[in-house]
Amino acid sequence: MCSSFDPGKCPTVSEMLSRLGDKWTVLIIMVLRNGPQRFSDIKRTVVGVSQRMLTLTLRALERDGMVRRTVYATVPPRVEYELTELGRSFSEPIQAFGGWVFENYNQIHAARAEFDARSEAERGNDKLIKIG
Amino acid sequence: MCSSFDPGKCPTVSEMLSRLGDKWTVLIIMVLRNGPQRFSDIKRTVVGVSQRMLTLTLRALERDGMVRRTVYATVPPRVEYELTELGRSFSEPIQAFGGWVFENYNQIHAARAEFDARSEAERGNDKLIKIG
DNA sequence: CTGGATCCGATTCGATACTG
DNA sequence: CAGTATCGAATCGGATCCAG
Repeated sequence: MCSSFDPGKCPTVSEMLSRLGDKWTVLIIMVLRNGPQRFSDIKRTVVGVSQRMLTLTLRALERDGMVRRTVYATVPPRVEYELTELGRSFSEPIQAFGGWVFENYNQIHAARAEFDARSEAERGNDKLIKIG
Repeated sequence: MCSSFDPGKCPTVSEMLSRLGDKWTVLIIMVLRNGPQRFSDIKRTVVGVSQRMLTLTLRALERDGMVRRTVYATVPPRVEYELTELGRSFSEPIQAFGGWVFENYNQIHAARAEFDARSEAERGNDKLIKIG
């Protein structure tokens, strides 16, 4: 058990944070919010994901209890993935975070533009100094 | 501008998510919540961070408008970092996420234990089948 | 003290080929 | 259809050295 939710004190928190950071986890969770999906459906919906990464990501989510995997003994095989209750709950703070970024989109990009302009200017000054 | 906060439709959202995923950003933000800090203070507090990564992470946060960097023209130089209003606001959904993990810590670890036991059992069965 | 530059090992991930 | 196995390219990050 961890003493607090400080990522520095709770490895699990930082693990889950880096989960969020990988390219596919969040996308897949969002897709699964629409209900159970087959492997190939997810692959089709999450544009650009490779078979390998889809498998690995789903496995990790399954291991953490976020996703339930159901195999139907048909031929060809049919495997369905769906969010567990835990997984659905997990998706809430993620949505909240996405919402925050969306709301503050303009401020972030304004800050970047200003920072980049400033850097550009400094490089320009350096040039002048060196030339002069 | 993005059409929604779906990471698939808004590159900025996925950028910020992968920020969370890197090893240091969240730790540094949490440290800065305690007020302005000097470079070496942060380095001392965030155990294990290299000079390089601290610099890079702070630069990225500064560029996004989360952190303000103030240089005092003393010798030796003194540089202070502090959260901006945007940065402080940014830390809220992060805290919320950390809180969620903390609250659901037990469920996550229970799921992992079960998953690992199951995998272990399957490997065991495979062995028996192969041997038998 | 702050932080830029470089080198290099480790990890990540996509592409490809193969299996039940 | 739903994976597993393997390989190579790219990226990441720590260690080290240097500078204002």
